Amino acid sequence: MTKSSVQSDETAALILNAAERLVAVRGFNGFSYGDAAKELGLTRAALHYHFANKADLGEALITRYGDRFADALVAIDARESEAMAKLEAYAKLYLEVLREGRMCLCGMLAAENETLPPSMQDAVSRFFISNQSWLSSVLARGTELGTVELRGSPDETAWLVINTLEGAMLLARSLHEVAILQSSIDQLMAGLRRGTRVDV
Amino acid sequence: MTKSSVQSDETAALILNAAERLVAVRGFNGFSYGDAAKELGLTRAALHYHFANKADLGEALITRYGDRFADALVAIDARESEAMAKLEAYAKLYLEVLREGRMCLCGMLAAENETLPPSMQDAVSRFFISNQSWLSSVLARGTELGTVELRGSPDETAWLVINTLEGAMLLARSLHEVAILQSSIDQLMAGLRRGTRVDV
DNA sequence: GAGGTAACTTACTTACACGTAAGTAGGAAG
DNA sequence: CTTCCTACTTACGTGTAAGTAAGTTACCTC
Repeated sequence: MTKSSVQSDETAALILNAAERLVAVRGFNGFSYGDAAKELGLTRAALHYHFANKADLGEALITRYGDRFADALVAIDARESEAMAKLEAYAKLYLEVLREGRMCLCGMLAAENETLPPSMQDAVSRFFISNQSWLSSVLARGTELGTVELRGSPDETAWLVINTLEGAMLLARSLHEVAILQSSIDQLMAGLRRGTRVDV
Repeated sequence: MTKSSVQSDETAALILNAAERLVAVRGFNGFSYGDAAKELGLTRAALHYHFANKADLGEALITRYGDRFADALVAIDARESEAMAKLEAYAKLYLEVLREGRMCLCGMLAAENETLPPSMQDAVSRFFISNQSWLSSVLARGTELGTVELRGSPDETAWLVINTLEGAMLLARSLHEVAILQSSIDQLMAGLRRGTRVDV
């Protein structure tokens, strides 16, 4: 149980790696067990051994992705104390994913939402709500401290941030222009940073 | 040739209607000739008669969608003279699509970009570039006339507008919250409207 | 009324893709 | 030494999707 379960976890992790990349690039409906198996030099049946069906695999994918994202947010909180620095770091996560030629896994799944098994739909929702919640806190705190200036509530602005980043990623990727994301980040940040504007 | 070609065009239009809705809701990879045929009470072969293959159908879909969008922009130009009014009207187009439970056809296709036939990828690119070009003109003109105030160039801001609307649509749809799009539109417009802020 | 053509249907092929059942190698455990 | 478990593979079964070929019907034209 000790060593073999480690091996199992390792293979499972390799499967998740391949599947995550494939789904982020081609979408959940545009990827198959066969694609991932081929990449790993395994059979489709081996994938079914680790993830009984596509819905299970999809759920595991979102869970792991969400956990990694949550870890990244914790790391940002530990590293940066100022709200705008946190937001910049948050935006940088998106830039890094785009530079790998990928879409945000959950952004991709959001597009395919209607065709996903309910368990995956729920997991995608949870991912976005968790991100929005973190952003909202950062924005509220930044407002209190006067480094951030909002046009709506922290909740609404948090959604605006996610929407802008996801949309910019979507367009930047399909037009092969990383600058489309970069420039939207710059404008978004300029719109939030206190001192770059004064409300009348 | 006269009547029969009209009938043909009518059936072709019905096919495009059904396919457009299906693709906007389920994605290009999540829809099939069978789905559309079933809805229309036809056979799959009948669809192949009008659109030889899926790539042809997809291209026709984007072309018609792009033409309709272009017409809407012309109508906006005819109806509204002020830049902010044009932008509000532009945003309203997105709201209307979302209220039908659909994603923007090209936003959906942008997500699936990597799996699309090249002819469709090109058509999607053209759609966005055409939109961006119109927005950029509106923003430039609004800036000249002083009703709009930008944080970047008209070109960059035009991309920001599209990115925000597409992303907000994506998230609003997957979370079943139209307010997510509405609130992002409000904040986006407030950020562009002169008089709601003064740059320092 | 004969022939042609537009707009289909029927019936088929080919190709995947999901999922499963059954078997097997190799190591751990008693 | 044998028994059992993990981590696979091989081999199916079933469903579905794209695409095509050949036939059918109704209308239109000469």
